[in-house]
Parts: sequence; C-alpha cells; structure tokens
Amino acid sequence: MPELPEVETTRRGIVPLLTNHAVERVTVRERRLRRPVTRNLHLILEGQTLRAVDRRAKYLLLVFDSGTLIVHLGMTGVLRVLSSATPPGKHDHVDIVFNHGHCLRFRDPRRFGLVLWTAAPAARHKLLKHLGPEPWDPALSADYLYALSRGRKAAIKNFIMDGRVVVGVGNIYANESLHVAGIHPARAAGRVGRASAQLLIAGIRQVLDNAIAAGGTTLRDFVSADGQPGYFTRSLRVYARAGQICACGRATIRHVVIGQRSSFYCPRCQH
DNA sequence: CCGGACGCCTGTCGGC
DNA sequence: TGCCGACAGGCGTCCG
Repeated sequence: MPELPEVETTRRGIVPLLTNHAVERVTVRERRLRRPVTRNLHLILEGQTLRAVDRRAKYLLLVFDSGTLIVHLGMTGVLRVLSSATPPGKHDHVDIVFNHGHCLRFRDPRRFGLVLWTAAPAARHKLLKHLGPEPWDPALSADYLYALSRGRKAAIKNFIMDGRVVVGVGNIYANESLHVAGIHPARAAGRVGRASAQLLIAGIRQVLDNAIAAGGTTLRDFVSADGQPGYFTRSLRVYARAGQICACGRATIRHVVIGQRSSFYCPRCQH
C-alpha cells in the first residue's frame, strides 16, 4: 500500500498525539509478519517515553530513550492512533497503549510489514544501511542519477523504484513521476540523458510533495493515523487510468506490465 | 554485478 | 450463487 507520502502522512499524524508520552502496555497478537515481531516487546517498551517519530525511506522510526522501534507498513499496513478502548479487529496485530489513553495500533492483513526493535541507531540497522538518498537530498542530483544509470539496461521505472538509487518511490509515484518528466517507463535507464535525469528528479519531488500535501493516495485501504483517506487519488495523472484521455487531450493512457508491476503512460507525452 | 522471476500473505473483484 | 484466477501500494532472495 504505502509509499513515501502515505508513510510521511502517517508520521505527521502520530507526532502531535504521542510524542513525549510514555508506554503503559503493549499487546502483540500476531508475531508472524515479514519477519517476526521482536520478542517480549512489552518488556522493552513499557515505561519508555516516545521521544520522536522519524522516517527513513518507507520506514517509520519510533525513537525511545533506549532504542528505536522500526515499523514498515508493507503493502497493507496501517498505523492508527485510537482510544485504548477501541476493540481490535481481525488483522490488528500490535497495540502500544500510552499512559494518556491513546493506543497506537498496527493493522496489516497481508503481514508484509515489520515491527522490529533495535537498540543501536536505526540508520545502522541491516535493513536501512544500504538505502539510497531521500528524494529531497541534494545528493540526488542529475549528475548522480546520470552516472549511476550508465550502462543499465533495466527500465527506468524499475531503476527509480530501486531503494539503493533513491528511496520512497513505489509503483504509483514512479508512474506519476515519469509522466511529469515525459519519460517512457520502459526506456532503458542507461538511455536517459542528463537533462531528462534532471526533469525526472524534479518530477519525483513535485509528485511526492503534492501527494504529501494531499495526505497521500488511497486506492483501497490507506488511512492516516486519524483514519482519514488520502486525497491525492484524484490528482493521479496516469496510475490506474488506462483507457482514459491523458491531460494533453491527444492520447489514451496505456497499461503495460514492466518488471511484473502495472505501469501506465501516455504514448504522446512520454518517450 | 545485473536483471528478472518468485515468494511471502489476505482480500477483492471480474468472468464464467 | 459459487468457484477460480488474477491482481494489489513492498521488498528480500535466488538463479542464470
């Protein structure tokens, strides 16, 4: 489900409600996620105060005094802040109840998500240490993207979805960014020039900024920490719009499969 | 090193 | 109405 804008929207919803509050109780109903939830999480978290909620790529980092709880939403994960009295549903796997009566609840029907404790700085965790730059990091420059993509035969869409290249760009926003930049998603990464690389970076930033401002995209089940859907869905230019007229008014949006993922583009706008 | 396929899970939807 | 396959926002791993 969630790409960077949905994770960031979730983060922003949690921060004002839970920061500087202490954990009173932790309930883990299902440990079998992509990797097993850290054992005895209640012994680690109970009594600790949440100091900050950070984000790296699509990982949420709940920073406590003695370490960090790393949360990944996978495809269907949702983190919500609810009253601790709200009864749990079928796929509500983890509850973290704070001493002011609020409960941070992790729901994830497909269980591709993660809830992992690390005592060391999260950036050094195995899952995070090889990640590429954030989309707004100045290190993500046209020169960087151009140099990294030379000789690469993979489709540019797959290339920008590779977290070692740049983080946070999933299937929806890869499609959208390529449309903004006028680049065909199946084009070999190595055949994208420097000027197009610059347009692509600008496109990624513009699309992600706008999606965050709209509270993310809701296709099926995304809701933010307060239960609101994202409103970027109506701003999508190509994603899930096969057969519709592109905003250019001169062509119909096409659907193809690239790297086993649904891909959408305008044959008139993207080359 | 690179690229492509696969698997992990459950829910939903469309076609027959 | 029911069944069955395809598909879904991620990503680590395996194989050639």
